Amino acid sequence: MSQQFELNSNISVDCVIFGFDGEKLNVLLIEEKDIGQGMLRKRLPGDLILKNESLDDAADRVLYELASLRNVTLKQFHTFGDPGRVNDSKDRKWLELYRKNPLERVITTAYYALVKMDDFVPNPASFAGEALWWDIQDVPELAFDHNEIVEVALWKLQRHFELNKSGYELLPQKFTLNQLQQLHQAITQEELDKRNFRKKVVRDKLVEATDEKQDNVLHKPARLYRIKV
Amino acid sequence: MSQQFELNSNISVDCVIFGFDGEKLNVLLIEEKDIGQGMLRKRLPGDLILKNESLDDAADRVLYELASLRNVTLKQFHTFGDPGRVNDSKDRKWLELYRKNPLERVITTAYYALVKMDDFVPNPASFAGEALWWDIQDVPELAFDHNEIVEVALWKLQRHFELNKSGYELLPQKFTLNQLQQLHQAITQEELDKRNFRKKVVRDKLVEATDEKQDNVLHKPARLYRIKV
DNA sequence: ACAACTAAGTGTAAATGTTACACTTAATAA
DNA sequence: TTATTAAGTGTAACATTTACACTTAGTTGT
Repeated sequence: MSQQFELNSNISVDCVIFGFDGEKLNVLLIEEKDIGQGMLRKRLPGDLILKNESLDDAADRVLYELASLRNVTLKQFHTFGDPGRVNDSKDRKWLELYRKNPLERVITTAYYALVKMDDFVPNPASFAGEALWWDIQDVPELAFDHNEIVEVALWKLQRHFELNKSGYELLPQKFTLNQLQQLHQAITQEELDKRNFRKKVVRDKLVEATDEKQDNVLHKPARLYRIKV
Repeated sequence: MSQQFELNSNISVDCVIFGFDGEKLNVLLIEEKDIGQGMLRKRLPGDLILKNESLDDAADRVLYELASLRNVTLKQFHTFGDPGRVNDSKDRKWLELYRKNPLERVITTAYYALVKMDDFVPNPASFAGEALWWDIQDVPELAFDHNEIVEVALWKLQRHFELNKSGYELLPQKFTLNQLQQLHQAITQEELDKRNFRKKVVRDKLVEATDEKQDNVLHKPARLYRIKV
């Protein structure tokens, strides 16, 4: 292995990818193939960085390698570095299989991103098992300290979320005002009044109406809107 | 050297400590002793972490060792990991003197904190040279990528600053409303109306009046206030 | 065709928060 | 006593936020 592609043995990146299905927030998890010993593990997409790679580049690369996702705007939000973070007994065997120095403390710099679930076709690299969306309210036990990483990511998202920017990354190109409101509520965890919400997005000129409507719904179809540039 | 106190050769922490002098924001810099070759360098307090130490603990330790500051609430805000960040020619000699592997890429997790300048008695550990307050508007060229780190820290401070919490860490125990307003303005970089500002802090019950006043001023003395618990 | 069902869509008034703005007061120094 | 300096104070216009209930446009089943 040339120096250029050598791994840095104690620094990794992990990605928390959020998607919205019209109703609830979801997070992208990797489910590893059974690597023997009954070790079906779920974890965040992430890996060790390369010797000559920046953290940001590593995050982009890893997300592409593990989930075939490209051109996603990743935001670094925290670095997890406790000496015990990869020492749990549940992780020991995996480390022995995949790491040169299974006992070495690894610090990880974590990123999050928002993506339209429509855009993501689960198509994981073969060695990694499957990439899947999970309801954020119902995340199973994950490898290492990945549950904590997801929690912190969600907390940051809630605090930094603003409708007029990031929010649209999570919606399809055309959406109903109700979907937009649901998204807002799924992230901030507050109930909003329908009329007041609509007044606000109109006043702030965040969206514009298209001339299309929903169809195949069993009630009055909602008008579709798009992001206003 | 026992394993416990061994250095981790490629991970460091750096601290950006903000203080307020009643008028302007300042940042704490270490000015190293001349280590030969005319190398008078200014930099942030920071160092490599120990093998068995969390990032948070390392930041606390380093700030105590280099600036004798203890019990400061440090907030992690970003990790800098570009492969080139310690490769500038201005830094090469220093690295050769102090680092086992001067060419190795070091990533650094950066923290910031707000402290009352009153509380800080410059009293640096002898080997490090002097610790000094510098006007944030007038920071000189620093070692490594420390200028960038200061900029990012300031940017984060501006965005996360809220009067009712963090702000008071920067003021003496008793202060005038004008000092409080100046602090707010120094951080956010916006001008505020005196009357509206005072109305707001009273309405929000952020402060309470003491029965003391300024003295030795050549005008009507201002009433002193304290933080309301 | 019409009745039942479902979610879409719409307006107004009260309360609260934000902004802009200028004169009087209490201290010190000469 | 006067000059100088920053402290301290109120009000009206405007913008934003909140609370709240009925009508409309489709689909489904009879």
